[in-house]
Amino acid sequence: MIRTHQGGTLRASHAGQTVTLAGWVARRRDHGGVTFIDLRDASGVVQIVFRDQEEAHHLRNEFCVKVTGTVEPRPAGNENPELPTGSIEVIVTELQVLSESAPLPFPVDEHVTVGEEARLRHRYLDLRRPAQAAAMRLRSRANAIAREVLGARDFVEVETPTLTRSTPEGARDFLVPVRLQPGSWYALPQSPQLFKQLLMVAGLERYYQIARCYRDEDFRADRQPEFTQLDIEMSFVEQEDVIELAEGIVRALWKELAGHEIVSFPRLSYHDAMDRYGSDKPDLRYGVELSELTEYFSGTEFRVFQAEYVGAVVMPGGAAQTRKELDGWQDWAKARGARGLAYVVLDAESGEARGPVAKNLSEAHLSGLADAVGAKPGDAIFFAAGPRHAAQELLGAARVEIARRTGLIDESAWSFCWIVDAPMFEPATDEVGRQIGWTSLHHPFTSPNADWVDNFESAPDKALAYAYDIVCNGNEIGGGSIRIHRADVQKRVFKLLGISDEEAQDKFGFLLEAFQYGPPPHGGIAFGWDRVCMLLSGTDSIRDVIAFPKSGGGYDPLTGAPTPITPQQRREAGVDAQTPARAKQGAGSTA
RNA sequence: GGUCCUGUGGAGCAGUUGGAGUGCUCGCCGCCCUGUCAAGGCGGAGGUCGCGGGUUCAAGUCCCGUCAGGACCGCCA
Repeated sequence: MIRTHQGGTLRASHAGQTVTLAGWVARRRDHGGVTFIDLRDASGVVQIVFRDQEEAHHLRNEFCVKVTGTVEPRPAGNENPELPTGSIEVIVTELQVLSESAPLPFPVDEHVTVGEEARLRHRYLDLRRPAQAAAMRLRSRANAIAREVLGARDFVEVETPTLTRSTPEGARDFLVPVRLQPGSWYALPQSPQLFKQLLMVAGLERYYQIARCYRDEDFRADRQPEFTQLDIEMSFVEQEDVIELAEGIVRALWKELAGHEIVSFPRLSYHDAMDRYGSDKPDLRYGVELSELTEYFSGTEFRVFQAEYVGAVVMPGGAAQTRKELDGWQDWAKARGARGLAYVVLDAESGEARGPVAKNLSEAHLSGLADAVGAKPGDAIFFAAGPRHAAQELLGAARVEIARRTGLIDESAWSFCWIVDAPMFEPATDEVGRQIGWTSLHHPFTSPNADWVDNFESAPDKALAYAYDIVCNGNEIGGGSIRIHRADVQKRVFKLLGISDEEAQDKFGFLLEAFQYGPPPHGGIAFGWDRVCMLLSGTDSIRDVIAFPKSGGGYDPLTGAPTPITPQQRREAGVDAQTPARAKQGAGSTA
């Protein structure tokens, strides 16, 4: 080792020792005759002191240096209680510049805000900043905690292929050309879903993997084209067993990394969550629940409210908004594809209902409205009417926006819940919104629950699944299901989904074939690991917990990827080869 | 695919009604400075106002197009 200590670990107890440190110049305070340098290494920062040493004047920020000196208590009155090392300093006797730094593209400084593009372009400098480095370290500990919990329960960590066959999930695949078979392509896995089920058939019984997944979809703040799941699958279990395990992992993570003991994981059915919060991932840190008014407004003359569903959400104090602010909500709703957001404000003094919608409603409907939705004078009431699901989603989005605008969110709070009893299917619609069939809400291997396993065809819109999502502060952090292990049930599900035998064989014949050989009942869960780490680290973006994230459009500002390929690469990869007439089927089955 | 926002020295920003590349904080370079800790003082360098076109006597500013980044909708089981 070229150093004897890590600078950030030095304390008063080291006083008198001669130490050799190595690190980076974080900041310099040059007083002429005496120069202070904050020396940063992975352990933190320590002040080193030069006295009448010419070479100190040539040091610049982010030079990499090695120093030898004596640890001394700081002169009385000069301690810095802000720093763990603030009671001591190192008086330098020997300096070696290990490498110099060019002028920096941005300040490597906790206090400076830097644009994300510049940070990602020079991510290696960004990661020198303690807060960014801390996020990397936290993620590493989260991985370790997950492995510890799962290892203690006899789970087997298995790596599954990343060069594989296009899988039946909903997203677009990333494709990889195959030089040895021109015209044939691998797909990168959207998740290890099928492999982990095969591992259950294989009798491993308990599998997990911190798995990279790839989906070629458009970006969002919390989406990357490659992301990580903590992927888990178990045999001979029921929904309760998976939930119990998942809670154990989440409890351990939040206890050790957030210092938070989770009291309980309340459960909401999917339909309750939609009815009360207008979301399948409700943020329970605040109330502001939805009210259903379909019955209440039955018989109304107001055409807009003659709908399948009418609901409302209350904005506390919302009556104080200006006309401009209330109009702003219309734009907000239109940006979500709604026609608008009807509202009524209750006069702060009289409680009288006012607003454009009020004059369309009868005296009776107006007078009972406040009680029906739990509003008080001075509040605003927003309405949505139309197809149940869409209207509830709009109100749910309004609920989140209300909480944000009125400061109802306790940023220091943690709220967890399970969303259970998810529907098996949702209507599949064409471009103009006509229903053309059914599609899986989760995926086609999700098992109907005991009530529906024999008759889900009779009411596909009502059938419920053994599917569960875990939600933290309005973020879905994990989801899973009990899988279908009976061939007859699987066949019936495919039939309802309009997936022909031929298509099923073509897409995942290898899984169906495996299921001919005594598959065990099994189920599992996958955590969105980037999101979990984001929440634990208190950052706003999953990019903060990814070492080298991509920016919009899948561009990597650091490497410049993706790049064009040369004509030679193109020829070798076989990108332009004719597609073979028939793709080879896995596992010997034919399409 | 759609809507909106933002592009101004190395970084982060401001820039009024269209009137000189104007300003702020940080960084950078030089000098001064022996107790600072986001040190301080003095001086200095550094600009294709994203790019292209248009309107105008005059464009960072207005208009059109385009590129890049961001947010949201669609999409992502």
